[in-house]
Amino acid sequence: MSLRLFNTYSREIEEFRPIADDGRTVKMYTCGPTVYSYAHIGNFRAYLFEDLLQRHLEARGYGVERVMNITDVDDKTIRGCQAAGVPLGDFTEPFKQGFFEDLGTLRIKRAQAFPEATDPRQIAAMIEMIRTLVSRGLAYQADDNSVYFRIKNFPAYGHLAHFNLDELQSTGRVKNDEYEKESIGDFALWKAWDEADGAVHWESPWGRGRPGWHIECSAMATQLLGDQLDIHCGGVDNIFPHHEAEIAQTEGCTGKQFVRYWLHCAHLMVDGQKMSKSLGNFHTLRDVLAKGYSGREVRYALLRVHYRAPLNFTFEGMQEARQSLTRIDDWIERLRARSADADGENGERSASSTREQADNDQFSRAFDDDLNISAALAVVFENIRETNRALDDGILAPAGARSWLEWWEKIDSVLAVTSDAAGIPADIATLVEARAQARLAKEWRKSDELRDQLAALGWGVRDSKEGQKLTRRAGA
RNA sequence: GGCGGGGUAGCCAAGUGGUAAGGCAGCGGUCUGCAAAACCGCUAUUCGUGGGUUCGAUUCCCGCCCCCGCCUCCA
Repeated sequence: MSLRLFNTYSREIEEFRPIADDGRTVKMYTCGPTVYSYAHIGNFRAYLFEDLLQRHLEARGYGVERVMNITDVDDKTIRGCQAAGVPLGDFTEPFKQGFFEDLGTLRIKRAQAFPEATDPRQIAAMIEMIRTLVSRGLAYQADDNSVYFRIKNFPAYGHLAHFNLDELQSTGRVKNDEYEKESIGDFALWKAWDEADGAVHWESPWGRGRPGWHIECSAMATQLLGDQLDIHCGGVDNIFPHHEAEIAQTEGCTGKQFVRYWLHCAHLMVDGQKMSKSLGNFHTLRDVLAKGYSGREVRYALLRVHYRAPLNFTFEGMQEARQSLTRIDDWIERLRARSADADGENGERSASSTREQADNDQFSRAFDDDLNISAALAVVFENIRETNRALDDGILAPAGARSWLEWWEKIDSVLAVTSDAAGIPADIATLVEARAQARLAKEWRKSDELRDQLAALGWGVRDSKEGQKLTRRAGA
């Protein structure tokens, strides 16, 4: 079965076919962060969705070439650096670092390239594109010296968002004080310098200024991936105007279809509203970590809802994610223990161990269906229950356990949620040893107190025939 | 007003023209010194709402209601 994805452009589920001759290389561009502060987990929901997409494509044998831009110059970064009284680059640097740290925490695969808008080569590429657009009558310099895209000369403008440009209403979100523009819908390609920009400016054929927001993605994408991309992703709020503008700019220059599949993820909500910096209802990843949750728990919590459905963020949801992961952790632990058993190699035969291949297909097929994460997770949990049953019944051979662990490895190459918890800390081990002694002496009261103590420290302990088993219950 | 997304058990959430996956929480049982974990059983005669098509609709069609987003630099 083939991979099918919902294309915003057509508003339909389409079969995915990359443009490359080899049929295996996928060129993917993903809109990255504006580094004027730490990204919030709503931003990361988009990056996690893209990560899931990349990982599934790779699991399906595609080679993904991905680029993610870093917007390090815009109104907000300029305002921020001036408020801080430091050069633009000094202001954005910590947020760039923080962004990469957060990607690591959430186990998001790195793109091949993270081009920055202020990179001189990228600025040069943007200027070159603008020059081409001006020469073709698709852009003009207005009386305010800024250069604007002339949307009336690009009839396809509005097709991605399915907007009829005559019916647009201003929401007042952006000030419409640009009377110099020929048409209200024309957007800036190059913004002429003014005092508010301070030391932030570059030279161009139209005078000093800085690039508009949209042009950076067009320039970077074509510079690094070529004129035509397979996939371009972002949040739904990027559909208009950002991605619409990218199409106009890029196709205005190349004359070729810019992107084959446009994928957009729905918003992360808080209290029934979109999480956003301007509403002040956001959590950064750092905020959530500070409450004791781990990166993989956040990863799971943000992945477990389909990318095109709104996801309401709550700490109850975080708790649910933690519990679900604990179920997976315990299952893996049991499989590892069983796979290491020397006995039972012969004679025992598990029905479930032979279903590995089919189940793997079920999981992948769910993902093929426009990344149906819920159906995929259902496959995981159904298999967990079946394997646990076999373990309880003592009919899962060590070889069967190993084959299930191999199955999980494949699954986890996409989900990336396996615990990487290190060993047991010394202070915990001391308590466990003390409890073992108490239990030998049948001092149940003392044993129970130590169990409570361990629980308070985030370690679940349970007693089995082989002795105490420890599970980290929080974090990790 | 235009264009989209969503409304399925206490919560999260799949799904199909034939009578509702999975997770979390809860209850009962097996196991246990007691627990925990695991397993077994129970927990939506019902899928926002009113019509229509149909032998049969949560699923198809029409109308309506509610929530959320975008409508010119928000992922």
